[in-house]
Amino acid sequence: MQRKLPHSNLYLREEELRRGIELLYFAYRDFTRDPDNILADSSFGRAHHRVLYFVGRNPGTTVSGLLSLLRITKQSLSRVLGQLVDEGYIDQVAGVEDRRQRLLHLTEKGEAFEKELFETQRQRVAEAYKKAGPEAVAGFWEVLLNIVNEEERETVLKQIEK
Amino acid sequence: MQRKLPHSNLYLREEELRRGIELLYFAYRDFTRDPDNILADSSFGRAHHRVLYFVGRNPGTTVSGLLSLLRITKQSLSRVLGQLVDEGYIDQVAGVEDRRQRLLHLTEKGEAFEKELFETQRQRVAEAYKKAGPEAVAGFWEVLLNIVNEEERETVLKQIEK
DNA sequence: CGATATATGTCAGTGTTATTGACATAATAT
DNA sequence: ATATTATGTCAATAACACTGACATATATCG
Repeated sequence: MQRKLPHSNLYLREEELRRGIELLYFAYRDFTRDPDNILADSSFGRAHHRVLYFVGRNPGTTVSGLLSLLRITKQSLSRVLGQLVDEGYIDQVAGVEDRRQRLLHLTEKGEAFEKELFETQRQRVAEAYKKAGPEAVAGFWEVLLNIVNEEERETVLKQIEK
Repeated sequence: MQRKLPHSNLYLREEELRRGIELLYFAYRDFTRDPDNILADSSFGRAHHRVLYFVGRNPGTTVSGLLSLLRITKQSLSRVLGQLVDEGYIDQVAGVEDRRQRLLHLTEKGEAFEKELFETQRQRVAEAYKKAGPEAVAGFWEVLLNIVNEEERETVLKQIEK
């Protein structure tokens, strides 16, 4: 008597789905560890890193721009951003067209710190890319993008193709 | 006069490294959103989900097994695990060979809840896999595994090949 | 047997990130 | 003039994780 296979599409069996879930957990955990270690010696945390990162990547972005990119609340961002501004890592400039806006830029100090934090992740990701090769990397991007919420996918695409 | 390209390995330029970093952030953010929404109606949070998940995947595991898999402290786990045991989602049985050990298992209630939480992520990941195709999925696994700390890679491999 | 190590549990304090809700101000748009 | 938008701020709360210290039961080693 023949046993039925769990699923015809082998890469869609529960086993393969759990593998993705677990790898995502472990990779993300280790991916954040390096910058977290550096941050531990500062007065900042992971949230500050994210703000530094995305302000660095989107110079001149506004508070609401950050809010919709990061999907956190204004009150959460406010504390973190306020500290970064107070300590001279981020500059706020009133917008020219709309003077209610605060256009955000990294200061030199902010750029230097972002660079230091980025360097640890750059090395880790570059190493992983190198080991896996360009085709694997393309698949990596493809799957990750499809894991992102459909409504967010356009925003994310705009961000990563900058 | 010819301009030198930023890097000969096109997939290793800063742009491509930042793409991976950003996709990892956005994908992880959305990947945790579905279970978080379900958990919001319970007295549990993301940490409880992780414990449910890994106990479900490793029935009979011990407290220290979980600790070294999740890389959190005993005190952190204690609160979360204690609540799950108190509310009847996880059973503890004294080990037969070593009676100091507490072997952990999901109860029926725990299994049902884990299943409900898993289902949301299963759908998201299955959808992403389907859209990207098997080769992309293989690349996705490969890169993620290489992002994991080298010292942890064996533990992770053991886990995902279960 | 006695000393040491291991597995687990617990208490107390702290820090970071995030949330909700309410309210305030300045500038822009209708 | 009024409404909306962009930003800021105050207060309270919750989840998660950490460190350090100490306790108990069991196992193992000499």
